[in-house]
Amino acid sequence: MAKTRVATSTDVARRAGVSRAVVSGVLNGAMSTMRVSEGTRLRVLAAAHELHYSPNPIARALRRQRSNVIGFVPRSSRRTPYEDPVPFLLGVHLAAACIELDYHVVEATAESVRSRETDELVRFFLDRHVDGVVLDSPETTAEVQRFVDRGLPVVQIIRPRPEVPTPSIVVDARPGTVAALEHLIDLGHRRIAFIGHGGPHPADRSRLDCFTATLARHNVTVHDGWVRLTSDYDIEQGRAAGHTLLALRERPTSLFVAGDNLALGALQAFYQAMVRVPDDMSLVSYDDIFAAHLAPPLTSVAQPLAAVAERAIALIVDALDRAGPTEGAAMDVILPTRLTVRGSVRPPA
Amino acid sequence: MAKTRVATSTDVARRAGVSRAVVSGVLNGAMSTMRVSEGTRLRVLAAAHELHYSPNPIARALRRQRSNVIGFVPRSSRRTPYEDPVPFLLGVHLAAACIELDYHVVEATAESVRSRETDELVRFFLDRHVDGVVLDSPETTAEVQRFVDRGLPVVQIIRPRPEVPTPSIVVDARPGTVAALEHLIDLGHRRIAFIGHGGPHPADRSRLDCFTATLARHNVTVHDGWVRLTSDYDIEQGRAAGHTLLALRERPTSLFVAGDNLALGALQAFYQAMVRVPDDMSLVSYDDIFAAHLAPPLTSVAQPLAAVAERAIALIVDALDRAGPTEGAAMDVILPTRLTVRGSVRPPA
DNA sequence: TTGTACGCGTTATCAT
DNA sequence: ATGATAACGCGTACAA
Repeated sequence: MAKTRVATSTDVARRAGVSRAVVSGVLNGAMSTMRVSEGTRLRVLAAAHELHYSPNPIARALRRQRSNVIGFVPRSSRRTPYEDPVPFLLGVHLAAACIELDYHVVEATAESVRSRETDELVRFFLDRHVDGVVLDSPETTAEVQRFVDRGLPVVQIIRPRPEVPTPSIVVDARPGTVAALEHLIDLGHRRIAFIGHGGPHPADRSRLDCFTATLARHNVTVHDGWVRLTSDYDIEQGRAAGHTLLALRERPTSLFVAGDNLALGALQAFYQAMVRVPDDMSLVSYDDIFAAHLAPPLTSVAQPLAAVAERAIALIVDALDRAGPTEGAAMDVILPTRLTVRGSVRPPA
Repeated sequence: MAKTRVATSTDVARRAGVSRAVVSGVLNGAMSTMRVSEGTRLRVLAAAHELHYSPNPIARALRRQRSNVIGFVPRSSRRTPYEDPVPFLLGVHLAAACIELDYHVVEATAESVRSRETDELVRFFLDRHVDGVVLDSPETTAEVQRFVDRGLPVVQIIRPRPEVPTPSIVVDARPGTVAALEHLIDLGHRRIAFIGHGGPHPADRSRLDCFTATLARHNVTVHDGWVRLTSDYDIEQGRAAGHTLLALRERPTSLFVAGDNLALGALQAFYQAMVRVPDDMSLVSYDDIFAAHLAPPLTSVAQPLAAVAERAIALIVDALDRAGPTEGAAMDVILPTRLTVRGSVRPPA
């Protein structure tokens, strides 16, 4: 079967009896400076419609020097939805946000880029002629700077490096976390434990701070050993922390876990120890990515990852359309978390 | 910050003191018919290296009439990794397989394409100038035919329509499923139930057939009501089936569930009913996508989705490189499932 | 409104 | 045997 040729602007021009320039002008409407009479405008539109004409995005990209591709550097290059759900979901939502605007995402994954060294990343994206980049929790300030120096619109998300003035989009853990803890307190819990990341970045730190502050505000004492800090959001450490909590002489009646992965680990520990959720232990997780897809479904604090992705893409596309890079305009967007109540919480026995 | 210009073939040519044509010839090596002396070859290579030159993929795509983009029509357009894990994961693996070959995937999702009507899909991909398409379990023969008629390389995966002669890649449920059932039987189970999709397509049907055949071969009787058929792979129906099984007078001691989603639903039903897995009920799932990420981690039959994706991409890229469409060469690839043993099975009480 | 140059890599043709 | 020249793919933008 011969490859079917699709219509080009030449075809449309011929059919409408005008030049290709007019076709371009008409189809780009207000974007173009070209003035066209109403009559020919309609003829061109009709011809384009009849031929199912759509401008070749590749030719357009070449001419406009705009690939309509946006680069994404996830925080982790492990590409599995279940090991590392947050960066993974961000990638998914970025792709969804892009496609609506006729953009694409190219992601720096372990398979695609040789190493995560800054030089390699910059090269990788430059070679692909990306129009801008989204950096998820960049590891170093230098990395961000290198992209900015290249003149690319850059948006940092989740854990920005504020030293480099780029727009950033972050999540405010507090609203959802406060709601979660007050939910527990309202139901009568006074023995509330915490499992979370012990790192210094505000994105991680604020979950713990919020826990401490909210309990203090309600005069709830946190016993020794009820705060378990991990070095990462992974299942193993969640499981270990869960076992540790069960082994305590003073056992809590409820638990806030600062990540779905950690919560899954804790849940596995409880299951193995025959500690039922919520009968023997109430449990609230943070992320709400797969919290609903566990047995039992977990009450969880949802991060607005889809909104983060949309805003990130919108910022870059705006910068592109204004032809002004994102630097300087260090606009910071802060999006709130929200509590979703499911069946993993009940009053203490 | 001014946008940094990346080197073009003109820059390399100037630096090496040759024409752009030679640059192209040298960099495409064996691909090109051009003969170049060793000396200039090295000069060009050196110049390209010094300038960090990489051919502009957009210009190349325009000239070669190859976008390096492959279209993907997932079986379901619900784009969430936890509601519809199989089509979702296929998309992820396709993207991974593509990026290694410097291809991209564009996926027909609910957000990207107006409707799933065949006309819309074809238009969508034609407008994006895809080089080929991967169809996951196409709904109609006509849909496949339309793509073939357009002269695009087409590969069908998972549930192909054999009426249209395209290469296809399918999964053989049997090896893993037989292993799973014999695993149960070896441990002493004789009361084995089944939850699965009741549809007529071999991909679904074979899981049930394999269940029936394997039990028969081992002289294990299947009681009335122990085979629960659903109309889809979703959590709700899994949960309902789980509850139904528990309500039976003759309760099974073990259960094979033909999809992770269904298994999750069943697990939730068991959890709610205080039926412990594996203590009171052994459970094996099919898919092994998030089976390990449950409490308890489930023994599961893994589908080789990554391999399916790789083969699909490889078939299309091969067809492209040979400039021969995929039609006619109705090669069928069959990839085996494999059992992964975890902690959800134990001998009957 | 139209003609024309341009963006950049590739390839067929031509010159040495 | 080597390498240069020119045309091409397709849409866009500016001068005419």
